[in-house]
Amino acid sequence: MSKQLINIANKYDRVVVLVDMDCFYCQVEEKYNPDIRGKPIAVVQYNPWQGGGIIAVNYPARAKGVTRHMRGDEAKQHCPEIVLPQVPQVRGKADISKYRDAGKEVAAVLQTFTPLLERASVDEAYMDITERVLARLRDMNEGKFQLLPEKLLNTFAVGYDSIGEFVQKISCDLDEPSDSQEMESEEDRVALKKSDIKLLIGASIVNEIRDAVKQKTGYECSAGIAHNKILAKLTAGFHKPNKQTILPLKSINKMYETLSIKKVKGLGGKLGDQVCELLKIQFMSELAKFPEKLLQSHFEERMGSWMFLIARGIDLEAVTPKFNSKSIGCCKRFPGKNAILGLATLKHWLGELASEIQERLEKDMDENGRVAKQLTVSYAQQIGENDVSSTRSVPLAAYDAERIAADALDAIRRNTEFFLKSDNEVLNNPIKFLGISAGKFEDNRDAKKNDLKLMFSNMANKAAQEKTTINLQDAEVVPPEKCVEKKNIKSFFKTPARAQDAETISKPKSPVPCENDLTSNEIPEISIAVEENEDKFLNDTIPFEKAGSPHITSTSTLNSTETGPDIKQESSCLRKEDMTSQTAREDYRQTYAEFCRAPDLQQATEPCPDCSKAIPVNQIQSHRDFHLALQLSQQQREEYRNELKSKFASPSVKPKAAPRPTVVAKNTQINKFLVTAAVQNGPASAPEASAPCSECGKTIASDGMQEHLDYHTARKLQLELNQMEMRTVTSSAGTQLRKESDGSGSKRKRPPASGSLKSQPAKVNNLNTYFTRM
DNA sequence: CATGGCTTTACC
DNA sequence: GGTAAAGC
Repeated sequence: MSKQLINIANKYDRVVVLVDMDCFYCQVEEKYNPDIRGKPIAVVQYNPWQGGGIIAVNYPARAKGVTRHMRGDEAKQHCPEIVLPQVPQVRGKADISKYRDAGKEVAAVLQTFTPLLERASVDEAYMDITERVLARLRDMNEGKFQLLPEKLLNTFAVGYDSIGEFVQKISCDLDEPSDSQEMESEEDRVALKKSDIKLLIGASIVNEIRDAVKQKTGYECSAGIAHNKILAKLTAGFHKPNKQTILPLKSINKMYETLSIKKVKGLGGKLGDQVCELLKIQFMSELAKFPEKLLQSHFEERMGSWMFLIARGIDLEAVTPKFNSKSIGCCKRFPGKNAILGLATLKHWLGELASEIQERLEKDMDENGRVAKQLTVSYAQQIGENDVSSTRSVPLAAYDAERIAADALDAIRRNTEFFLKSDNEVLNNPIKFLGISAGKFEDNRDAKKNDLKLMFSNMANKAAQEKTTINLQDAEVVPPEKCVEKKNIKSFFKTPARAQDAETISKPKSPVPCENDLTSNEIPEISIAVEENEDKFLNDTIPFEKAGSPHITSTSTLNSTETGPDIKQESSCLRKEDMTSQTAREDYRQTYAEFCRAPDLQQATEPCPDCSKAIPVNQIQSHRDFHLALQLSQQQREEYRNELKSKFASPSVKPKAAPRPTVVAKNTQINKFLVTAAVQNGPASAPEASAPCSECGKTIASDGMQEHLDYHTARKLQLELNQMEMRTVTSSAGTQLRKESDGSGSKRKRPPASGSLKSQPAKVNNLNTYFTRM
C-alpha cells in the first residue's frame, strides 16, 4: 500500500494547500504565558549544557539573529532580553505533549473545512480544497458570492509584485485572447487561466481557514496554495509569518531557474546531494533536461519517475486523509559519558520510556478507539569507535508499562548474544540511544457498535475509494465513536491481577469532550473522515480474543536466566519511589552497582604481522583473515568467481554461528560490505567485545565475528553470482516480475476531481468587474 | 557527547 | 522485519 497517486490527466486540477504554523512551539508558549507575548522567544530543550538546545525561535528573536542550531547561551549573546521557555521535563526526558495537543487543536479546526486533511507533522498539514473551490466558483457564477479584495489580504503570488498584479493579469487574459509570445493553443490558454482562477479562489478560502484557526485557537500560520503537495509546501515558505502564497502554473518555470534542488522536499538530504553531484547541476530547471530513463538509471525507478515529473512541476501524490499518527513512540539519547553501562540503568530508562508510552497509548485509545499491536524497541550500542543501531519488534501484549519494559528488554537481550559481562550486571557494549514505539493499530470499538448503518457507510466509502473519486459525499464517513465503553475495553486488556493495573483502571478519567465536537457543527456539509477506514472495519467483527490474545513471552525467563530476582526487585522498588520523588529519580545511579565497578582488565595482545597493530591474542587468527578478505576485495570480478568456488570447496568457511535462514544480499557491491566489516571488527575492537553482525544483525563475539562475516561474504558472493547468471539468462523475466509487484497498489488511478473547470464554462466575465477594481 | 525527540517512508 | 533517510 504505497502512496496514492492521482491520474496524470488531472495534474493541474487540484487546489492543494500546505498550512504551516509559524514558530509553533513559541506560539504555544506565548498563548499560555501572556506576559511574554511579543517578546523575543526561543524554546529550549532541557539539556543544561550551554543553556539547552533551541528548537523554535519566534520572529522578534529571529530579527536579532537568533536561529535554531544555537544553544540558549548563544541566543542570549545575540539577544540579551530573549525569553527562553523550557520544554517540560517528565520522567527525565523532554515531554512535548503540550505541543502535540496544540497541534491537534489546530488540525481539528482545519478539518472543519475539508475531510481531505493530511497531517504531516505536529505543526503542518496538507489540505485538498478542490471541492470547496469549485463550489465557490459555482456560487460566484450564480452571483451568490463575490470575491472582495479583503478576501485576499496577506496573499502573494509567485512571480508577481503583488496579488493585485496577479489579479490584473488574470483579467487581462480574460479580455485579450491573443497572448502573442507564447505558442499556446486557445484551449491551453483557457485551461491555464482557469487554473489561476482556481488558485485565486483557493487563496480566498485559505484566508478564511487561517482566520478560523486564529480565531479558534489563537495561533497564526502561513500557507502555500498550489496544484500539488510538493509545490504547496515549497510555496508556503516564500512569505512568512502569517501570510499565504499562491504559485501560479506559469510562474513555476521562472521560479525553478533559481530554486536550489535541495529546497525541494525529498531532495534536501543525501539524495539531493547525489543528484547535484552526479548530474552536475544545482537548480530545479536543470533537472528537467534529463530524460526519465536516465534519472531512473541513476536512482531508483520510482524515484527517477518522481524526479522527472517534479522537475516539470508535477507531483501526483494524493492528499490522503490522516489525522492520527501511525505510531506512538518516545526515545532518548545517552551521549558520551551518559551512555548506559549497566543492566539496572537500562531497566530504569526502559521503565521511564515504557511509562510514557503507556500513558500516551491510553490517551490514544480513549481518543481514537484503537489499540497498538506491535512494540518496536530501538537502541544504539557503542561498539569500538562507532555506534551501531538496531531495532526489534515484538507483539505488544498490553498497555502496561512494566510489561512493555520487560518485553523491550527481552527483545534487546535476545538479539544480543554477549549482552552482559561475566558479572551479569554490566553491559558488554554501552547503550547510547534507546527508543520504544508502538504501532500496527487496530480498531478497538465494541463489535456491537458496528451496526448495519456503520457497516454500510464504510462499505460505501470503500467502494467509492476504489472507484477513486474524490468528492465530499464520497469522502464522508461516520466519525469514530469515541469514548465508547472504554472502561470495559481497558479492563479487558489489562490483567487485573497486577496491582498497578487496578490502580490505573480505577483512576478517574477527566471527561474530556471529543475534540471533533468542538467544531464539526460549524460547517454542516462537511463531516469528519476516519483515517484508513476501509479494511479496519472489516476486522471489527473479529472477537476480542484476537485483540487481547496473551502474548506468552518469557517474563519468567528474564528473571531466571539472567540476573536473578535481585535486580528486578531492586528496579521495581526503585520505581515506586521514583514515581513520587523527582530527586530520588535523579539519584538512581548511586544505587546501581555498575557505577561503583572497576573497569575490566586488558587482555594480552600481539602485533599483527600485516598492519602491526596490537590485536588480542585470541583474535589474531581472524584478524589476519580479515586482511586476507580485504585483499580479496581488491581483485577483479572474474577472480571473485574462482575465489568463491575455492572458498566453498574448502571446509574452513562454514556457517558456524547459525545465520538466519533468509539472508539476502543487500549490498550488491562487495567492496562496500568488506569495508563495513573492517570498520566493525577491525583492530579497534575492544577486548572481549561483541558486535552486531552488519549483515544479519545478530550480535557476535568479536573473536567469532570474522568467521561469521566470512560466511556472509561467501554467501553474498554466491548470491551475486547467481544473480548475474540469472540476469544474463532471464533478464526479461526479471523486469516482468518487478512490474507486476509495482503496478498493483501504487499506481491506482483516480478520475478527475468531479467537475473540473473544463466541464463547466466559467462565467469569468463576472469576475472582471472585480478584477479591474483591484 | 553536543539539537533532541520525534514521525514517516522506501527499500531490501 | 529491519534499516536508512528525511523532515519538523
